[in-house]
Amino acid sequence: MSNSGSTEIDAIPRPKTTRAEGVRQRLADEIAEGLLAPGMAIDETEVALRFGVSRTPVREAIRDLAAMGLVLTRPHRSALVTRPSPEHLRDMFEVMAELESSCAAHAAKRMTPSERNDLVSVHEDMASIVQDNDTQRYRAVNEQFHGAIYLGSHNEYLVELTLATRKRLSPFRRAQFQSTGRLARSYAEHDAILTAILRGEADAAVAAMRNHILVVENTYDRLVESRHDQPK
Amino acid sequence: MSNSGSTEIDAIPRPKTTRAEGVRQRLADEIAEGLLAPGMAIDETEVALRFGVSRTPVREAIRDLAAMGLVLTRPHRSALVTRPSPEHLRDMFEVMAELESSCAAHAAKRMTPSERNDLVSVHEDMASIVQDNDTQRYRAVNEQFHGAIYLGSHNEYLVELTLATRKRLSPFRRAQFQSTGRLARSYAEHDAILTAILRGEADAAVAAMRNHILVVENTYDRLVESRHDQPK
DNA sequence: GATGATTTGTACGTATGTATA
DNA sequence: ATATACATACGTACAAATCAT
Repeated sequence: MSNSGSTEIDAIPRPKTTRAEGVRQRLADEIAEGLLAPGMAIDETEVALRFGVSRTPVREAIRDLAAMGLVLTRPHRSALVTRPSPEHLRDMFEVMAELESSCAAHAAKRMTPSERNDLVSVHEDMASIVQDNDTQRYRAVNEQFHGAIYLGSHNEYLVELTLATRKRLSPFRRAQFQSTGRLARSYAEHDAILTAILRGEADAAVAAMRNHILVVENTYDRLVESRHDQPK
Repeated sequence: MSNSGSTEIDAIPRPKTTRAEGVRQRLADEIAEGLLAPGMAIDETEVALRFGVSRTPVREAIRDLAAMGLVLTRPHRSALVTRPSPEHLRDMFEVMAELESSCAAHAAKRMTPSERNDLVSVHEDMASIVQDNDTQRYRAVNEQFHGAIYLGSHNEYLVELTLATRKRLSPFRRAQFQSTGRLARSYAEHDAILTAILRGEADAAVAAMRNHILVVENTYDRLVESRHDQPK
């Protein structure tokens, strides 16, 4: 417990003390939910008026978002919501697959019995949700399932990178469960991951997770292709 | 025709350096070089005076550093140069090994002939530097060697994460080449990595790179232990 | 291509919260 | 415990750069 007050374990809600933090949260949400779509310019003054604060906290929030990769800033130009090229998006999914696989591998070796039980519970909860075809709830519990595996890796920094990448990809995974039958298949893939982790088989966990993530990418690709991309 | 007046070929559009950016660079350097040591508080006013700017760009720079993980900020408290716990440092090295290994694996499969030649050149340059035992130059060319492998992965996002992690660890790798004979051993390890990449053997490249990075961590550990850590 | 309008970048003053006597 | 000192958070004014006409 020698926590000499340096590295924090707070990936969990903080008291929204400062305005800049509040603005950052709201803007991040708007980006993740697609309200602020990729390519859009963010006007500092407009946001400041909209949120009832001055430009100062808005500027600080935008700077944070830029560091997270959610927006792109260039000197004296408005920040733009990041719109990765198809190649960059492919790169990000490739890395996401490796990060999540790494989490799964470590989890297979390091998860405590209690953590394993929790993971099983979450997975079992998903069964009925799949039956009901409740996309909303599935999305939420899916986050829990993956999050439990992240934590099971027992590597804080790996969790940090994985969550950051997940957030950055969120605008491009939003539609993933729209595909018919995707819920059931996702659940089956989770089952394979869970089994490998419970057996402590790191290699199998890696293979199952990699497959799971890359399927998500393919699902996204198909959705995008069917959309007749809007011009830049 | 009219190429904006300049006869120069526009290599890289030099981003007009804003003050906040300049301050960020300087502070990041001071942290990487240990001038601002882990645990130290950063006083906005002091930095502003020292760099001859107002507090505004300093605040923005500090916020960037916080997002990079180089400093820790809490509302209404001074930013502190990050001092990771030993566990967190271990986590970061573990992830660093995986990121660099991943770069090496992809590089083994994807590097172009020209990129392979460049990597060989860099490696050959290092030979004489090892002979001279020139730690300073070795450090610089070592960066080039690793950087060439990052780029060889042909995955921009992976490069981004790897560089970010490298920067974050830099305060804790500064002393790595102080250990006697470390240069020669580092060079030998590079040789194993290079051979694997040139042969296109991804698995061997992973193994060689992982070993190389974890050796760096161990070297650091020994140095720290021998230092009778100074109090907080 | 020049000029005015708009938006970002910086300085500085004040408010607010934290630490300390 | 209250008050005081001090550093950060925020708002506002102005300068500088970009863009639009």
